[in-house]
Amino acid sequence: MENMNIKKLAKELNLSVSTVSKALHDSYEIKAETKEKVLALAKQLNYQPNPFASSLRRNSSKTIAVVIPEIAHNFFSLVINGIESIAEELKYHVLIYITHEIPEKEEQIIRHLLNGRVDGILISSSGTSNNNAHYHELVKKGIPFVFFDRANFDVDAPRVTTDDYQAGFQATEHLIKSQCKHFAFLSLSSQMSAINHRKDGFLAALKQYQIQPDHVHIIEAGTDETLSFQIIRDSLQPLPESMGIFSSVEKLAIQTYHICKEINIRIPKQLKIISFSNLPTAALLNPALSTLTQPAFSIGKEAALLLFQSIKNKGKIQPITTLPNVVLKSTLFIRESTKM
Amino acid sequence: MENMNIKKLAKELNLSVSTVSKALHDSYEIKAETKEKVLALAKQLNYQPNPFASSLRRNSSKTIAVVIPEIAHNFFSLVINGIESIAEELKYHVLIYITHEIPEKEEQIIRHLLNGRVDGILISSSGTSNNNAHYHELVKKGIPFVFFDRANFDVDAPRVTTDDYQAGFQATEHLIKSQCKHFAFLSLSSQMSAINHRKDGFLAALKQYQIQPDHVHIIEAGTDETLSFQIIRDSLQPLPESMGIFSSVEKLAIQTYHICKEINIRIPKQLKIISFSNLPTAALLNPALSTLTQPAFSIGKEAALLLFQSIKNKGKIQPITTLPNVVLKSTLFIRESTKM
DNA sequence: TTTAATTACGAAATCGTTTTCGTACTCTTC
DNA sequence: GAAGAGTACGAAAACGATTTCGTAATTAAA
Repeated sequence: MENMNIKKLAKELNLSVSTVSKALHDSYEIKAETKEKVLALAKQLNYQPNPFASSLRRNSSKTIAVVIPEIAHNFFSLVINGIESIAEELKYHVLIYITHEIPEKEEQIIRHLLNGRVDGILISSSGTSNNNAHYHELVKKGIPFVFFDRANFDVDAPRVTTDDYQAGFQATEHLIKSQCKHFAFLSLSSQMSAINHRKDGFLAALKQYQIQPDHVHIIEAGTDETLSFQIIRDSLQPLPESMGIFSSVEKLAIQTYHICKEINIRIPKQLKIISFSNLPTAALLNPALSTLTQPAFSIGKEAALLLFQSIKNKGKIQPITTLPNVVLKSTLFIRESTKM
Repeated sequence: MENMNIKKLAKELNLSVSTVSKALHDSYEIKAETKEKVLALAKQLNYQPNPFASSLRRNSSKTIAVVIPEIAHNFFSLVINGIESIAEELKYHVLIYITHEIPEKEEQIIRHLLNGRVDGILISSSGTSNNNAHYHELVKKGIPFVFFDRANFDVDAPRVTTDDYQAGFQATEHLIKSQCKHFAFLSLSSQMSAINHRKDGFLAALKQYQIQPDHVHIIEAGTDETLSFQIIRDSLQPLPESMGIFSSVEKLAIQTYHICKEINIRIPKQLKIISFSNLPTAALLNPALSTLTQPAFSIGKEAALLLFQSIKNKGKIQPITTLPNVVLKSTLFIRESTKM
């Protein structure tokens, strides 16, 4: 009696396999009395349907994939929490794939997922704008997917993002009003949609307040830890007067803190800094870090909801409607790191 | 030509399905020339085997599950990184399940996984010691699993843990030598193995240094955020003289920081604190937090290695050997929060 | 030359479900 | 009481791969 299956159940009940299967699925064809018997024995013998047989036959896996650049990052783990909250409710399973910010890795993962292992995919892109063939393959195969935070805007897929432009503008305006004279934008890469929108907001604010162009710096630090450390440090030596830094991601702000500690730059006296961040310790840092905080949990939740909606609608005629494009708001927390 | 499958491939090649399958698996039965032809067409037509058919037939899923109490936690996300590094290499897929520290949730997840969806499970237990029937079901079903960090010591399964007792002793000794007079241990729950080992080390150090029992406090804060906040705050009012806190987990230390800020307790003057933590910002906090840092990535890696080993050995006669029980070392970082 | 072994492939069973057809049987209805 | 509708079930065909077993054709050994 090693493994229960529907055949053994049927034999035990003196019923056919098909009747048992229908009973387990509460089919109208089966009378209540029989259903009860089947359910009872199934529970007693601890029968659980083989998921692969089921997936094979029904051509659906009850599984989604989450493809993210990294996981040891407050933002992404909070997003996963949001995704999980929905998936758990709908009894879906969640596969995690990490690209480590390598576009080729992402492409490889996505291409693998074309085999039908998952019913849908949630993606925060690590890809560059000139590489989106794999997304189009997903479209061609009819596998639903939703972008979150880092979207590829050349691909027709639902998106859940934040008001990056406005937030970038707001953060920069705050730096300007805090009497900064020089301004730097810390970027991971010039290829990522969300980060570029933040940069656009940054530049727009500086333009509106007529900041001299030679007081504006764009620092592209990249995704390599040690390299970005050097790049940031070099760009802070010598330190421009009244420097205001807007960091597009938490990691670079933390690095900046470490660097300032190392080379004795005083925050906020010599350098003010504000960063996109979901750090639970932002208020406890020395000095407390001003942040733009994204509603990470909600992003995950909304993205998952969109995905499941599009999984459900699969096969049906798609009404020619505008693509879902949810934009959530980030919150500005002003703390000591940008104090005058 | 919507979906490629092995049957269409075979027809295209004028070969039988079995020959194609064997060719794709590089069987010795098939001659090199045929293999090349098959591989070439498979690549050209972008053939990918259906994972469910394959899993069903071979009774193996190339998938593992990771069951953790929470994910928005530096320790666990780093562990996942370690797990992923191995899984990726072995081309395994990783399912994530979050228990939210609810033992019943964990039990439900584990029982579900009895259906064969995964080849093995990595567990950081949220369970209480009196509830391990579901682990025994895994054993009975022959599904390999490995505990990491939070193990259940009543169950015969490989474990990857850290030297919690020694680290607890060391941290407490450090507090003692920093002239603390009162000592408190911040615990999540008295039911978790790793945390209890830390407590044992704490108590042993205090005993060895002959600290009066009424200067020793055990604060069980629980897993509920707002509740634990209150419990900690209440236990700090009034504040015992020269208080030294050893926090068993990062989250409670952060809460303590917030509380101290709120009710104006000065760290390290009035209260010293050291915590188990993988916070990347520990050194940047105000004041910098002394930590015991677990090798989280390595824990994930080692646990995954043990799991894959035990998946590979499945079916073979288990040599009656001692159960794998890897114990890794935590590192003590002394920072300002415990300064004299 | 006969026998045995080897090579290279194909037919068909199998994994455990789900689902499509049938089909006995009972119950209405006129 | 004959026709039609409804009820409750079973046989068998999928789903797409893997694997066992069988067998022609070739090669090697005796």
